[in-house]
Amino acid sequence: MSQRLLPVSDYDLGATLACGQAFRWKSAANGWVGVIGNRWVRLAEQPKGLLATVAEPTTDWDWLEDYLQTRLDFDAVLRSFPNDAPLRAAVTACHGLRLLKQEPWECLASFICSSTKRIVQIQQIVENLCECFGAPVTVPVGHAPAYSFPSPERIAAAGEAELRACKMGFRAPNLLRTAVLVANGAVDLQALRLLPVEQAREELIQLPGVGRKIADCVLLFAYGFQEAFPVDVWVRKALRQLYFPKRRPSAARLLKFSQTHFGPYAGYAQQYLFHYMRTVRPRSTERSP
DNA sequence: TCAGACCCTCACAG
DNA sequence: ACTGTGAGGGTCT
Repeated sequence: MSQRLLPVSDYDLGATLACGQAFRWKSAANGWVGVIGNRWVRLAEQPKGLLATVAEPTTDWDWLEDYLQTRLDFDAVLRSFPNDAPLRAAVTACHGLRLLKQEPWECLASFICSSTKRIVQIQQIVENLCECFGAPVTVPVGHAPAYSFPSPERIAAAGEAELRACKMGFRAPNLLRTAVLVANGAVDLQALRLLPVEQAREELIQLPGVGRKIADCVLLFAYGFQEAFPVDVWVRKALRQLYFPKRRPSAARLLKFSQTHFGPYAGYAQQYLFHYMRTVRPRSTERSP
């Protein structure tokens, strides 16, 4: 085992790991336990930062600081937000919520499984996938077995029925076909990093089961395109209720607004509005006429 | 723009 | 306890 304190402030670990951007973290007695790549990881909030524990000895922590984005100038993100009442309220209520930087394939595959699913159900599907097709990773003595997220090659080699057995329903053929395209090199997920955001989005939308919303999730949560702004049912509600309470803007109008109003870190703003809507104001989401 | 289909699970009524 | 019902971080036609 190895331990390391990653110095950081204003980092709400629970909100960040459980808000629906990543699906592999579980709350445990002394922190949060998950798998990043092929490493078992436990994270805990401490006064001076995040205490990380990994199963195998290591001196390299760059991969974890990259995943957690602990070196990000968080104040600069908050300062970049437009000074409007809804966003101020969301930031106050969800202070310390952060965005992770995940591995593209895992993020893409997870969000293909996300359509019209609740977060807990997505977590269940991803867990099933990892247990069925992932590789065992080293865990500390006494801990439950853990598995890596399965490679595109491994999923491409599975049958649709095997994937459906992971409870993903009609998403199975989409995940299977996308895994084939990634595994055989028809799509190069690493190369997307180098493209402008619009082109990277076009590439992702070509994949079966990937529309605008899921593409934007991957652009934001995996590739770090901070301007990507996924619009789902929750964010649509937030925008309509908080910014257009007396009008009925079209989807196109909302998309335009989301791209122009929130600035260079629009994706961060999106996550604050999403989390605010789901946690702080759940009752006010009831049937908007 | 606008349905409707698509799998399956869970929360919630009754 | 049971069954019925609706909807869930969408996508595709």
